[in-house]
Amino acid sequence: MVKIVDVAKQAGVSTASVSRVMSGSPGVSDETRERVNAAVKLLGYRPDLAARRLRSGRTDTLGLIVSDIRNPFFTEVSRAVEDVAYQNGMRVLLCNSDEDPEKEAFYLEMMRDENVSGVILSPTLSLLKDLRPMNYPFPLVLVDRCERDVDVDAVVLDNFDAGYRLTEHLIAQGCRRIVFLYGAVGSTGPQRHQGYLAAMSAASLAPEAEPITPRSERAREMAERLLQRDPLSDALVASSGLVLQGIAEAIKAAGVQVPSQIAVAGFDDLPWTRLVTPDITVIRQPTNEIGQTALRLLLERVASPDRAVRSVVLRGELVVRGSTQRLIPLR
Amino acid sequence: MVKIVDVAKQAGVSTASVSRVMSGSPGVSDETRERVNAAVKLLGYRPDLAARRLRSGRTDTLGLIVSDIRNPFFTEVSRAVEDVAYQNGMRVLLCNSDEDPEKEAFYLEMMRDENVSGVILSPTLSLLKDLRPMNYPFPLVLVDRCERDVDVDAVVLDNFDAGYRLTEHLIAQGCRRIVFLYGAVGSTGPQRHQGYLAAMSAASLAPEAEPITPRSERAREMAERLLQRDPLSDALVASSGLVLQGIAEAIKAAGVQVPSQIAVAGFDDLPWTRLVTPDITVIRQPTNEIGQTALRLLLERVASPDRAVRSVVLRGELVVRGSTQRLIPLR
DNA sequence: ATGAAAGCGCTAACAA
DNA sequence: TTGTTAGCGCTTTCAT
Repeated sequence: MVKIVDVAKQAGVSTASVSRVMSGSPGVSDETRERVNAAVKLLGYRPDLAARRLRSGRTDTLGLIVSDIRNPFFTEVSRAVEDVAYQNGMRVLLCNSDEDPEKEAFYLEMMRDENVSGVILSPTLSLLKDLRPMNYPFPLVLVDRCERDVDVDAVVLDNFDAGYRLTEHLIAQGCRRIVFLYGAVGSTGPQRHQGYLAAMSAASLAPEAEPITPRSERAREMAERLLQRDPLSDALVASSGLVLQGIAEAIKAAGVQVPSQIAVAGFDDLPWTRLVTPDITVIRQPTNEIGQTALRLLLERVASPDRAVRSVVLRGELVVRGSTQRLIPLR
Repeated sequence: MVKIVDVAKQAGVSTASVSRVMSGSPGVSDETRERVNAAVKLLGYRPDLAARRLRSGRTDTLGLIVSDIRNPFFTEVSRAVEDVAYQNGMRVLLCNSDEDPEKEAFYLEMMRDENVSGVILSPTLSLLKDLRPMNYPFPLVLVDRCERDVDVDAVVLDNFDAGYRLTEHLIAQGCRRIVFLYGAVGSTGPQRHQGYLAAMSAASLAPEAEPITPRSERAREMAERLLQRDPLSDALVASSGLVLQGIAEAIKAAGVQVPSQIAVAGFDDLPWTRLVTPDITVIRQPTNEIGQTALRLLLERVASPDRAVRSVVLRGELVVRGSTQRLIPLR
């Protein structure tokens, strides 16, 4: 293995100069730089990262902890994070907490051991409840989930607004009895629920919401029960892609017609929402922007640790499709 | 920061003993072990990974390079890999090559720099063509894509068999003019195509296959063209989930009835294949097993570098659904 | 602008 | 079984 002394010898300079060239530090003459670069190329030298990390205390590695990478929302976000990270010469350690506070704690501990430069985290509700950023030896950026009073960098969707506008749209389509199925674990479901409540209240309609464990199976069971009612509600609204999937399964199994018998809408513009018939109205989240912004916040925090806490709130996009087209609006 | 000498002092033993206890090495008396553990707990000692890695040459880190984590197949596989990896005290660096040989080369180089214990790789076809495992300073395990003559550990689907059985099923349903749309980039599409050809040949049917760039947009365009034919073919078969998605989009846009006017089948048991009407017949890949097996192969290779090369071939499962139910078989 | 040299915190070879 | 100690390869301070 070729090491820094070999390069120094070959170039006829000291190891210090080689180190300076390799890390792009200033204070090197052009001539020295060229000699070093030539030697590096000639010998095929690559710095030993472990040694560099031990000595410098920097790792250029960051952690990304999400509940489950199989959730399409997190798939997209993590892809965005990784792209930007590698472009900036950083590595990413990806972890799945499965909404389990113990796993989450384990991974956060691991991040400490790894001495990462920072962590992008989608916290469990349990952790979010009393998150103390100062308890961690690295900068933290929250994604997707955040409470107003937590003093930490974050990038989230305007969940209240999204829930409000989705509900408002259904009301404009003539729906009155709108049932909101929302994941009660996490902070996004309840926040979207609040938006729903506000929109219903603004239209003087009676809200009817069903909190569930945010898994498609539970959503399906709940939706099946709701679809047995007589008369049917006017609309079913899901607080997430997973819940929406459960609703879609139940509707297919029950053979209920959409939107003539019941309207359907939800969150997350997943490919399948365009493939089913009718296609489904959703709030699209700017997943790419969320991931990129989170990483940018983190890098900025690393650069200036004492900067004011910043939280970025992004707006969802209402994508109107067939599942909410009521041709004859009720009154 | 508390380090190993602090623990040694506190426990009244040498740093060597502490090191042995921390890494679970043998040759430590129970009493010493207990004293050390007590000191560790008391002081909250955590070994410095950078130092350990520099000194030991081990990183307990592995690389996972796939084309795109957003491809649901790779999402599942990588989740499986990560779970097993963390259970075994290893970290995972995930990279997306986007089927770009340059990116792939960049990440492989990065893996060398990171001194990873091994890499799980879904290679671009370009790399697969002349892959020399001995060119890499770490063990390599291929997933999803492999050619018979490459001398490297691998875990793949029996693609020929899967293509054969899917085609066979369609023939049994009375289909005669079966068009196979396959991704010509990579090795899986062509292998599945071979299975298709064999099944058609065995039934004395004329094959008709369309190689395309494996993106849903291209598949959609091709399918749209095929759906304008008069008379329509009997069936459209996709060589992957992405291609199948394009076909589904085209069919929806064209308003063609499935399966009465044309049958449809493909690969990858994605959630949406069950949500559309009719639900779609597919070959399900054992994604979990693929990921777990790949990691196991890698760990075994790390343990015994000179073991014989092993390639694990897993069988796909034919999941018959509505899109291939021809009630009145043709003759 | 350059070089000499002191470690970063740990592991493992060796000695006891 | 336990301890002593020499580095792993690099960065960075301090002199020059």
